[in-house]
Amino acid sequence: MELKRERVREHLLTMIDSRRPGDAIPSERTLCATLGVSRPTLRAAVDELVATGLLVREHGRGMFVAPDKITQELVAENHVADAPRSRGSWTSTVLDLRTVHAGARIGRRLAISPASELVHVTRLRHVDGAPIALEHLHVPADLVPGLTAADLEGGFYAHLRRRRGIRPAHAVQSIEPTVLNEEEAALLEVPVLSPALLFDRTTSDTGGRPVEYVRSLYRGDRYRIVSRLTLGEGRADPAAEDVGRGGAWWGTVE
Amino acid sequence: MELKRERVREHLLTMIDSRRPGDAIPSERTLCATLGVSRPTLRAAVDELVATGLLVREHGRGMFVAPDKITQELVAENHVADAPRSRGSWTSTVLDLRTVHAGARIGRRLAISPASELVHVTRLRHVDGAPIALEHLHVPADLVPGLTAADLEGGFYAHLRRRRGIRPAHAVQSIEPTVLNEEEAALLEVPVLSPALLFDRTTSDTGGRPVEYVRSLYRGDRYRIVSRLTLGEGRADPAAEDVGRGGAWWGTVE
DNA sequence: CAGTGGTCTAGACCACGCC
DNA sequence: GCGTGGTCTAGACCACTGC
Repeated sequence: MELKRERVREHLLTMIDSRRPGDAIPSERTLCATLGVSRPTLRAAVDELVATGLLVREHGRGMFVAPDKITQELVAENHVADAPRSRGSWTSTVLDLRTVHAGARIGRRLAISPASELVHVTRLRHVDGAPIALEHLHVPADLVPGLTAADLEGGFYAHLRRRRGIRPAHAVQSIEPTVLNEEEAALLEVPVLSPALLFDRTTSDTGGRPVEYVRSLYRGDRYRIVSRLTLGEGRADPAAEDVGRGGAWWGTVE
Repeated sequence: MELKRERVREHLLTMIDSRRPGDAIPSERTLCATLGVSRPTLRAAVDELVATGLLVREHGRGMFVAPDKITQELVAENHVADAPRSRGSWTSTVLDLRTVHAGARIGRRLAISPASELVHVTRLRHVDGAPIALEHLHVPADLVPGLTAADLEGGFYAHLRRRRGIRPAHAVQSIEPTVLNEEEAALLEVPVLSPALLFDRTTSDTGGRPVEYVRSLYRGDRYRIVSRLTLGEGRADPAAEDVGRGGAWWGTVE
């Protein structure tokens, strides 16, 4: 049997999709009547969407589709030196592998037509048997015809180099905090609304052609980024050295 | 008037403090009777503590103090090159500045006695007028006697160098996702349980002496870490180049 | 003033773990 | 069977917004 909260959430999500940021959505009491649920039930569903950043509530005014994020980006300026370390034995399980149409959002990321095909792989990553990350990998279908789950076992980059003659060269990645929805939380075996890190990465090959777009969710209770920073002295702008004001975030590791 | 949920949360927090990880706490119905609240109200308070990772629920068994975190640490191995960039005009407001005893946890971080004094500064940071981060700065009191809010205006590191003859040289920092409690959410002007990034940093001077311990919460809806990675080719272990398995996370920025 | 979200109650039924 | 958490209801009152 399906939970009422889920049904309400789906209804709200399609409602949000069909509107623009800032648009109002019906009042709580109206929605209760429309969907045939009590107010606490409706509010529980709305709570989740508010925490996820899709809806905003304004006391005495109403509920609205959240405005577009205005993000303060903090960029790391440093040279890559080597691969990072992590402990434990990593394994990964392919949950799904299918060819789909790119769509507008992902098409733009990969610089391909929204109508063109791409391979969408859903993977669950484990450390020492415990699920730690849920990964969505998107690759233009013409780059990897006939891709199978087995091809991913030795690492996708290795597969691209050895079997496809594609050399991933650089990537742009963003990291932001988020909370997990019902489905994600279930796969990662944590309670709903648990904190997580969202990694968003687009990788290009030596020719500058985008070869993959990856969205990964890492469990917040099992995952942490640790870095060791070296703070120089003779900077042009001493104020920039105050880490809290945008100082050196990344550095040499132990 | 105080919210019931807050009173319940405080009660639960002291209950958690007085127990050890894994210990059971009374059942929901028992707590309702003890605290004189209805079950949905109690559950709302518990939901918050579960999302924060302090309590775990087990269906049919009961509620327990959460076990200690087992964290998968991912370290960045690279050289610091320069300070990162961020846009907008940053300002900061000192909410509180007081001298307190270090206590066990922070004393250990700063390698000082739990009984010794330290200065605790609470700052709210803004970008273009909007609150974006809540920062708790802890400094051994004997390093900065007579510290005032004005001393922090040009940047704390600059103050240490110019007025105290202390040269911060390196730091160890961790970043993890979390959700904001009622108080933090109010200060940052976002809904409770909103996602945030928790920065935890200990900085030492050229002699290796810890000079500050900082805990900062950054709004997840306004803050994002962006980095550009360069993926080398001739690695010893090709599997390590698969970013998803622990590949190169940090790199040269545009 | 009417309509909105914010909070809270008392009680019901279900699903799961344990004895 | 019994106690646990998981879900849901119907309705109440308060606080805020806007006319």
